[in-house]
Amino acid sequence: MPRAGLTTETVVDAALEIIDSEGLAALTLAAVAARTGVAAPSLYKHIGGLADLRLLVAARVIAEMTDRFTAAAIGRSQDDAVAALMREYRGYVVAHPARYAAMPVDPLHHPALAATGTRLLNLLLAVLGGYGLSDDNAIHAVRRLRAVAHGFASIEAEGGFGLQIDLDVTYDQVIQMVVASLPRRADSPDRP
Amino acid sequence: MPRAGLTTETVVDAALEIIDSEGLAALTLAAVAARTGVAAPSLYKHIGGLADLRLLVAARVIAEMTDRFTAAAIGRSQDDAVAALMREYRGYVVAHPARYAAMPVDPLHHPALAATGTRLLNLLLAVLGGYGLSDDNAIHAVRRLRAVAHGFASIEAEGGFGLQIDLDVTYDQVIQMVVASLPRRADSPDRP
DNA sequence: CGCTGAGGCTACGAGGCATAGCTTTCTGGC
DNA sequence: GCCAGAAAGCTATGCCTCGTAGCCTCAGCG
Repeated sequence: MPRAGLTTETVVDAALEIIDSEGLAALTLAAVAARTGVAAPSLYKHIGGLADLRLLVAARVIAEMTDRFTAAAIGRSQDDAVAALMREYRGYVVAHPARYAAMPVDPLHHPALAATGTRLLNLLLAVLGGYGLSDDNAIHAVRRLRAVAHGFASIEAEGGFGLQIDLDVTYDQVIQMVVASLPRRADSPDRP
Repeated sequence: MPRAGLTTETVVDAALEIIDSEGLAALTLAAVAARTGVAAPSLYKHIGGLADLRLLVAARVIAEMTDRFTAAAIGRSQDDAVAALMREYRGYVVAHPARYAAMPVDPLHHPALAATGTRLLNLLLAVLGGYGLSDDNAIHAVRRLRAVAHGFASIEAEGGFGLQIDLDVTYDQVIQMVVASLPRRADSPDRP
């Protein structure tokens, strides 16, 4: 029996492939073992179990999202940055709906996800930093943004918007709704 | 062996009790059987299986929400009705977080949920009817409302808002955000 | 008083996670 | 170049889940 040469990383890779192609519910140790060409108990040499694997997957997803959002927001500020971030958020979820479903909504509660979750939170705070909000108001603004983006994206990812009316239009309105809830800066040069 | 006297309704009742007290993941046939004082296979006399039970639970939850929302919105119109509906939405989710999680986001796709799901959709459309929106714009407005209410509520229900800053304040802002995205009526008597 | 069917039951099989303990393979030091 | 030990596989096993098959018993009705 030659070694399969697994690592924790390759196991998580396989898990993501299964999630992408067959959905989150299809993520079982048996499926991962089959895909990696190994017997199921062998996976325990690389992961702590199914619950641990789910956390590892979630961490990857959060990191991936943070990276994409950072790239989208970089070089932009205020409304422009918020809109770009929200579009990228939806873009990720549309591209990888099942991965998004694998991300818990409370990453900061899991020690294994706290670090990467904090990175994402800090990104949101940085994007909203351009509005000069107080600490509390920045938190309220992050919450509004999260609620809207997560709500729309999760409903869309699970096929919850049934009717055949353009979702892009709705999402533009949703972005406008969030932007309008943020303060206008009196001294902003391009907003006379 | 005296009969336990189960019906489909009492089985669903037991399922809801389990969901409320132990969470959605604890809903197993074994748990329902234990609670109803019966062997697990006996449940198949009343339900079609676990998947069927989940649909029955979802139908109950949707109906319950629709009833509560109807009661909250009745006698109100426009911004007042929208705000009341959204508060009641959050109220339900805070009161029964695990039940809310049992509701699929795409009820219209399941034949067993289509009827009751349509009732809920029609309620939302009726509440927004007071704004005189075109058909398409009414759909966009329902989507905005759903995205915001579902997003906030689901994050809150799963403990996703970590920081100890008043959530009521955030939710008031969120309601204002939605209300502001709806058209103002020039002829509205109380909005000079 | 007996028949019938609904509503219970036990027994069992498939598939899931997880642990125990054995065997093989690779690697690093001599 | 070889050997020891750790790392990475394996099989076997146990328990829990859903679901099906087939039997039994009680209740109600003619």
